[in-house]
Amino acid sequence: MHSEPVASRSADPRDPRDTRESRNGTPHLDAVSLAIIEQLQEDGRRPYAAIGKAVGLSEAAVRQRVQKLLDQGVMQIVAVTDPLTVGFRRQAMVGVTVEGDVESVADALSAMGECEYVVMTAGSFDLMVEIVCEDDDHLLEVINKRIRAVPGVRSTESFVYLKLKKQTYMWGTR
Amino acid sequence: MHSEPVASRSADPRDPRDTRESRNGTPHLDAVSLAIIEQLQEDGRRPYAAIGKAVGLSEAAVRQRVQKLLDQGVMQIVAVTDPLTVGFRRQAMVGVTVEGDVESVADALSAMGECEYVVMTAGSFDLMVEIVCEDDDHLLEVINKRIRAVPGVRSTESFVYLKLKKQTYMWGTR
DNA sequence: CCTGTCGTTTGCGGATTCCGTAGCTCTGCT
DNA sequence: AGCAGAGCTACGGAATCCGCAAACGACAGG
Repeated sequence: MHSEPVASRSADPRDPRDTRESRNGTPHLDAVSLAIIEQLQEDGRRPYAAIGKAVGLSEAAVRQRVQKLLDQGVMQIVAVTDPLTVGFRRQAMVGVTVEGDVESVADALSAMGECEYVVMTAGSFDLMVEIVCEDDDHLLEVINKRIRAVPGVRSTESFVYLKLKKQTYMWGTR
Repeated sequence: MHSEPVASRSADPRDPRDTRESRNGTPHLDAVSLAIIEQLQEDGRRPYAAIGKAVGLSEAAVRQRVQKLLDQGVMQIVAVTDPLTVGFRRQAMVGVTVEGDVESVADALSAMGECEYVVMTAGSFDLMVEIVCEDDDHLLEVINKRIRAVPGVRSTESFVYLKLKKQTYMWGTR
């Protein structure tokens, strides 16, 4: 029987007719996959069988879909922590204005471990960057020495975190 | 053959028996729990036995510590998604200036489902809020109708997301 | 020095879950 | 029709999860 090494599920950037993809290349999600994601947003370790019972699918089908969602990068199952309890006492959001190529600056900032979150924006800042540091000295060094040293960075404005009020991961759950 | 005395208790960088809690009430984490968290940040579904082998603990001990970390709220194991692929096409960071009590405004914003992230800051904004919406109309409604309607909100400035460059959850991993 | 307590770890056995595979259905294409 | 690919179900063996009893170390008091 057709014993070609099909290299099956790993490299599958765009399946031929996997429904329509939106034109930026993001795969389309049906209602069942969305329901699976919701289950895993409540508990990332929930057994496949329990998920299957909740969404009306067999255990193996859930397992295949979850694996595919992970491979495609649609979701990831991870532990998230409160930075304070893990020893990072200083956080800040930094708005950056850029002269020249914004994306290359964004790449440079993304390469820094302290930059937890990097996004290109429209408005009076070209980039917004979230910084997670151990203490004030660390924060000062990152902002004044490292970020401002990146070629193309024209100016920065910092917003030091005083209190984190809300932080959720429930995108599909509304 | 179990001949991997990896990280036994001899190499403790700090005081070994720290059951004390730091003054703000957050439980203190020793090196082993931190290592467990790192394992689960790489893969939230990694088996307890594999984690135990990596951190030098038995499967049951890892299971117990993970359960305790979850119960204490130090970490949670969840699926995180790319909002774009889940149908939320417009995101923005909104800086808010407040007159009067900042915290009550923060509470009001936190109650909105579209506000994914709310933090009190020092700087030219009193609050930074991340908004996740389905489309432009939705975003407009949230910012102009709902946020600005909150008593105490003096002004807002919006930074619409153009491209998300980096988003990690690797706080313990540095 | 001895003893009891408390928190943590270990070592098991049984129930549950994970994982690969084979067979089936449905759809799209030639 | 015939073929090929994707997705689902069923099922069995291996691995994992889970609860529990026992062991260990640190510590306070007698």
